[in-house]
This record gives sequence, structure tokens and C-alpha cells, in this order.
Amino acid sequence: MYSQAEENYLKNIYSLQNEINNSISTNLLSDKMNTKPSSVTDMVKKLAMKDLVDYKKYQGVSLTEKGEKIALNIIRKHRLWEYFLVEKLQYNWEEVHEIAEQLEHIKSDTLIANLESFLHFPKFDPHGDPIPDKNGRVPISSATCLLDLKVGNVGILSSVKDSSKSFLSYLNKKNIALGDRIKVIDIEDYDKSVHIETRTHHIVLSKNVAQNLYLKHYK
Amino acid sequence: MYSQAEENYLKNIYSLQNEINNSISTNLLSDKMNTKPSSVTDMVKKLAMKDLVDYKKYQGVSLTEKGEKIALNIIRKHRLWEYFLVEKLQYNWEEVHEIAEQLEHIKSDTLIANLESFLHFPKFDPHGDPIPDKNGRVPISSATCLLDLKVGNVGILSSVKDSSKSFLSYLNKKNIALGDRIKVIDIEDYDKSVHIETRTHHIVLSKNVAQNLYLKHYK
DNA sequence: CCTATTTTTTAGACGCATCTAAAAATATAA
DNA sequence: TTATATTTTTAGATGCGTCTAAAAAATAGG
Repeated sequence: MYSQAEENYLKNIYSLQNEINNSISTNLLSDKMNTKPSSVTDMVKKLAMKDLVDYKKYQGVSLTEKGEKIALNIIRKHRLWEYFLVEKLQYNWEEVHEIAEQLEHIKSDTLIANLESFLHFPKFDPHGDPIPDKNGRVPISSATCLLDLKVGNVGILSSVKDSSKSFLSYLNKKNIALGDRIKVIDIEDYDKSVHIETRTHHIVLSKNVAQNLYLKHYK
Repeated sequence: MYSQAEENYLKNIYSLQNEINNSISTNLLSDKMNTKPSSVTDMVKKLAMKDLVDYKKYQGVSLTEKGEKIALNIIRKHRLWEYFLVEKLQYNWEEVHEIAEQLEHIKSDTLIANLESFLHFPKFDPHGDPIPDKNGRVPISSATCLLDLKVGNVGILSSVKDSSKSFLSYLNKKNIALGDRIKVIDIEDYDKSVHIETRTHHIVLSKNVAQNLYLKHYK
């Protein structure tokens, strides 16, 4: 079995690999994990010895197939627990991340299978992120970034890229939620801010915000 | 916050205090926790510095009020999670202990309150052990040990003292479950073995087994 | 293409929870 | 009550995951 620290490294390397094209630098990872670069070097060496990452000095790090499988399983557990917390324990979507960070490390062969079945095999977590299945396959959501839509397009808000408490609370305040029908009213050429219309409101979103919203079934 | 190791020490000291009258010796605790006595001494010193236990060299250890409160909270979490695993995730009673040992250490102010409410405030876990409330109050169950009953007495099996996988599997094999109506048919004077009758079976239990069964509403 | 800056690694340390081996205190029993 | 056995503590070590400070390598700019 792998330690909590090891699992967290694998998870974060995975998530950086999905944002960034090339292999992950020590600094980038230390930044993401709030540790010092020297700590990352140490751990990454250990992971390399266990065949979980490919690592060459000064060359950054990337997951092996084995490492990716483990990372996906952690993510699977994280998202299933988030779904549980929102659907069964009445949490709001901005409250579940920290608790799921702990729950994702619970070790049991059967627990996640039973939980998944209890939840009726959800495919997406409360932020719209896909839940990998037990073989590590990730549902594809065919969502498009709000920033890539054109004036007049309409779509359903299906996921948010930033799941931080502050971003989600911002959306709450603006009365924007997953599943909302959103219409693009205008896009400012100057700063790429986006004017949208929901069922009830007309809202102006900064480029920064629009970047983090993904819509499905748009036309 | 307290570390997982600290929480486990408190929990185990609590449980020994409820079995044994006087203060808990280093050896007894090391035995229960599968560690070495020297490790216990170290940890117990640390707990004493944090005012969680009373400890004097060579004199054994006992919980302070503060320590007991924390211990009860861990036990509360453990038993609520066990209840969840059995009632919602379809586990059998002999499978849940190890998983609950992990879940009991999840830290969140709200999680256990929400879980408890989701489960409709159960008072006893799947082994019949009482679940402390959020103030650390423990429901009393007025159960009597099978060993203390007399021939002819009838009662409802309400809890088991030994929650080990091996004991619970033994009960499963003998078709004995919580809630069963049990009648005492005979007690062997020689070895204190107990002959009982359930709805469907006539069973002979060793003194050792009878010691671990508790019945309610007997007459 | 060489120098200055930035990134990354190494070396050595620390806190936590544990261990072993040996010393000290306590309990037992002849 | 004294010698022996048992229990408990101390001293010193280890592995894990982290840190700081310094060295080494890579990168960028003149």
C-alpha cells in the first residue's frame, strides 16, 4: 500500500499533467502542494524507485502507467465521496473538497465499490468532474469552455474547472449553479468579459470566471 | 487537533478503563495496541503534557476529563460509521471494524453531525454497543450478560462484547444474530457452558462465548 | 558565448511514532 | 527480607516526510 503523502503526490502530478502539456517540474509541483522543492525532489525519487513515476534529474516528472492507475483511483474515491457528501449529507458544493481530501485515503477493497453502488453509479461529481470507473476509465463530457462560445449560443452549465471554495461561493452569490441554462448575450472584445443570461438574471462575468465554466449541449 | 496515534491511545485507554477497575498499566496498553511498552511510555508522557491523561511513573495511566471527552468522540465516530456501513452499504457486522478504524479519524466539525442525522440518530451500533451523543453521553442499555441468567430465563440478544471478526463469524455460523430471542435451557455446573434455544436451533455455548453475549428484557 | 539568474538537487537537520537494549523500579517468593 | 523475576522507564536508533542552507545545473540576456 501507499502512504497518504505518496497518494497525494500522484494525484497532484496527474492533475498537473492534465493542465500542462509537458512533464512536471519540481517547482510547479511544490507550488501546487505547498511544499518546498527539495521535498518534492526527495519524494519523486522514492516514487521513481517504486515505478510510479518517470524521473530524471533536472528533467521533471511524469506518471508511469502504474502511477496513473493509482492516481485515477484516488480521484475516483475523492469524487465519489464528494457526491456522497452533497447528495446524502446535504453539503453544498463548496464545502466538500476538504473532507473528501481525507476520505479519499481510506483503504478498503470493498468500500468504494459499495459506496458507488449505494450512490447508483454517478458519472460526475458535484462540480461536474467525471468520476473514473473502477478500471480507471474516465467518462468524457464533451463540454465546451464558456470562453469558446459565440454570442447567441446557449448551453447547460455542466462543470467548473476551479473547485475552490472562493470560486464556488462566488457562483453561489451570482446565483449560478450546475444545470443552469446559460445564454451568451455579449462578449467584450476589449477584456473578453462575457455577458450571460440565466433563467432569472443578466450577469457579467470576467474572462477569468468564464474560463472556469464549461457548458454542454450548446447550440 | 490530535494525531491519529494520539486518538488511538485515548480510545484504547478508555476501553481498558471500562473493562478494568484501576488505572491502566503500560504493559496492558502496549498489549492491547500491539506496540512495545517503551512506545507506550513515550506516548503517555506526551498525552500527560497535553493534559489528556494522568500519569505518574510506574503508576499507570488514566484519562482526564478532557481526554475522556476526546475518546468518547472517537468512539462515537467509529460506531456511527459502523452503523452507516451496515445499514447503507450492506456490510455484515463482522466486516466493518477495520474500515471504521480508519473513518473514525476523519476530521470535520460538521461531518459526523450530518452523518448522524442522515442515519436518523441511531443509539446503538451493529454490535449493540451504545453510540455516545455529541456531548459524550452514552445511552445505557440495561443488558445482562448471558452468563448471569438462570435456567428458564428468556431475553433478546442486544449486544456482543467481543466484536472481533472471528467471534462474529462464529455467531454467524451458529445462526445467532442481534435481536434474536434466546431462552436458557440448561447451564452446566462443571464448565459453565450454556445450552440455549433460539427460534430455530438448540445450541451449546462455552462459558467463553456466553461471557460475550448480552441480553435485554429478560424474564 | 559568457555571465547572471533561476531552477533543481544535495546535505544535513528535525519532529513524530516507533523500535531494541539496557537500566531502574517494583513485585514476588523462598 | 533478601534475592529473583517482572514491569516500566531511559537512552539511543530508525524510517517517514518535511525543512533550511548551500551547491550544482540549466536557462536567459547582454
